[in-house]
Amino acid sequence: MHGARSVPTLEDVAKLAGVSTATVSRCLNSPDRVVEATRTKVLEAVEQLGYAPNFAARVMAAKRSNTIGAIIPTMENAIFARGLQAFQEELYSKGYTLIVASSAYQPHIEKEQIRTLVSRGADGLLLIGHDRDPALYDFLENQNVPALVAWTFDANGVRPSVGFNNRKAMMSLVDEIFRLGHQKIAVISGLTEDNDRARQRLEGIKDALIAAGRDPDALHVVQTSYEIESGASAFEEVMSRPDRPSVVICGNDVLGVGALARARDMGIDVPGDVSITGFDDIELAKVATPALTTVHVPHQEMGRNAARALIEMVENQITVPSVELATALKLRASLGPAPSE
Amino acid sequence: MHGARSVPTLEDVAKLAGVSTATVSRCLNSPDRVVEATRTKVLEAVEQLGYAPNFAARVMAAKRSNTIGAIIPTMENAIFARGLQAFQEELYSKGYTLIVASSAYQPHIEKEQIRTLVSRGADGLLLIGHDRDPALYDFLENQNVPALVAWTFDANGVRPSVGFNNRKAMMSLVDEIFRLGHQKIAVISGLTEDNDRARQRLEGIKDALIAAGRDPDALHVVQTSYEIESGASAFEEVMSRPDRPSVVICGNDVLGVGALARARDMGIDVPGDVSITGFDDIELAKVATPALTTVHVPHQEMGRNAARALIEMVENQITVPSVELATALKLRASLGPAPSE
DNA sequence: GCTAAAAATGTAAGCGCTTACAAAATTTTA
DNA sequence: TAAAATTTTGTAAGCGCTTACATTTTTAGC
Repeated sequence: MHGARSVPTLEDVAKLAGVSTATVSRCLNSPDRVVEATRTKVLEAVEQLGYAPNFAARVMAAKRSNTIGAIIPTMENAIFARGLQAFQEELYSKGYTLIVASSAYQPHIEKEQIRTLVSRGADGLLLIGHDRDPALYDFLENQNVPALVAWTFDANGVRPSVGFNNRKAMMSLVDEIFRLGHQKIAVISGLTEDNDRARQRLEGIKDALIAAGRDPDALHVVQTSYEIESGASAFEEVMSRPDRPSVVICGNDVLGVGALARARDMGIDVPGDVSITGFDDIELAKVATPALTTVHVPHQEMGRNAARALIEMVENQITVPSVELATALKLRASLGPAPSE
Repeated sequence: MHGARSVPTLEDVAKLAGVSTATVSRCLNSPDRVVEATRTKVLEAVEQLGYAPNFAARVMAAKRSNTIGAIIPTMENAIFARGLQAFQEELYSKGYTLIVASSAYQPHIEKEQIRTLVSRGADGLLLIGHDRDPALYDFLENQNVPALVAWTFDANGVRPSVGFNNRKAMMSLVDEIFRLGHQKIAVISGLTEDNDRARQRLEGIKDALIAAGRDPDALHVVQTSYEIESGASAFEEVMSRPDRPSVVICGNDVLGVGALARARDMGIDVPGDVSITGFDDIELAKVATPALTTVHVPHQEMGRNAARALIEMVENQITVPSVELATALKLRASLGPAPSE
């Protein structure tokens, strides 16, 4: 049962310590502006009352929250986990708190989350990818909340970005696939609508096809949501066609792992019968059987960089230059030479 | 560059719409207490100014935030993802917002997070497991913030809980393992300090040993953090001992998958040479090779139940009875009969 | 059409904190 | 040791919103 006991406030502390509220506030926020004896007295009162500052009141009075918001497309799998972890650690070390929201890959939910985080006084926002209603950028402008885009790099984006070139990265993976003699390629892509990363990865594959003098339109592409189960069904679909591919390129590791699992269930040997690749290099890729060939994304570096850039934007009210990070191929067992027929 | 344009407030909207701030507030919070014509006028003004309410101000004036906080031990893997997703969906449908924080399995971080969420005006808190400094419960009491415990069930806990009996669940898994003829058991447990779930699972194994008339102290236990990599090393350690077990019981699926991966790398056949089991039944368990035998935890049901119970506590300032949910064995390929020697 | 009841709107007092400015206490300087 | 400079503390004005209460407008009843 919860009593009707009222929650201690700054004023209660001040009264108990025999000082003014201003002094208590200073003890808590800039301790060195207060003499030792007073500080001790105040902190004792704080302890005794079990006082905890009211964040809402503080935000309102100080007009800043030291809080950064991040809206990621999903928390269901680990795609964003590592990058976000690094982001949060860097923020923390600089005195900021991170609030994370998930949009479930839905633009209208993302919109709502952006408004929610701004309402809650986020000093700045981390967004994934550039694709969204321009009105949202106007809103942020209007509310004076700087935003930074991550998980992609675009020197000409509406907002500065910290990320990598999805297109180029995927192209280099496909180059390697060609080198292994693969001719028949199928693609399991993420949904490209409202998702520039997925779109760019797909473009990267086409770039490689064109560069190799092949027809990019002949490519067999299945689009599906980023879930293990979706990757599995898509793989089954792709492999049920009369003309089986020798390699299935997946839009990310989650799809790739789903494909691997279904291959096992269907009795299809990887990479003997068909090769499978992913993208992201999350932990899952390494432990999959066989281990998944993928594109390594520098998640931690991206997270740390993004945090620094965003803090810079928040504190100095400026935009920062976009940062491009390098990706790297991770060749593992799931990709082998094309089977000779 | 961010202009010095000032952010629109309720008052700006009121002025533009030619009404009082009270009316604008009502339009936003209880629209039916305002006549249609006025509402339209006000909403137009809101739209025109790109107004977004200031959450801090609202919380301070209204003395409640419609926000629930959850502090989970980790976001790094998917252990809590599904349950939390269901929790958040149920909250959302009831008009609440969820804020999630992660404690990285560290009591002192959890303490800080609890204080942070309370400061931020969380109306209620979801905590994982009962194990924590009793002073924290006093603090919550003092701050008048109800808390609910999940992922475990204890009818006599300091706080009401919604969860399952970790001990009983593990015991039934071990019973099944005995049925398959296994004699030599090794355990890869999570760190039991400050983690009642891990401890109870370990107890469950001992219960089963005792019930089977065996010596519970002869059990070979390795404790390690809940990471895939830790599971892998622990497995290697366990299998390097002179007296190899015929089954390795892992404290959760993450450890189990790590063990599977290392078994593959070491050329150890599962379940031919050794069986491996997990706990939780996260997606990973199903896609692992071989698929991981585990204990299914009703994550979604738990999340939904917890949300309902917590809202009940928040809105009516009462405690609720604890709820015990059933678990179920998921027998998959990673567990086989004990190899005959 | 006039009054009473009901509905819509307005007025204004905080919510708990920070901070500019003022005042008091302490230290330094001459 | 007194005045000046510096440090510490206090005073009080908001921050943007909600809501109890007061007032005005509308509707209903006769």
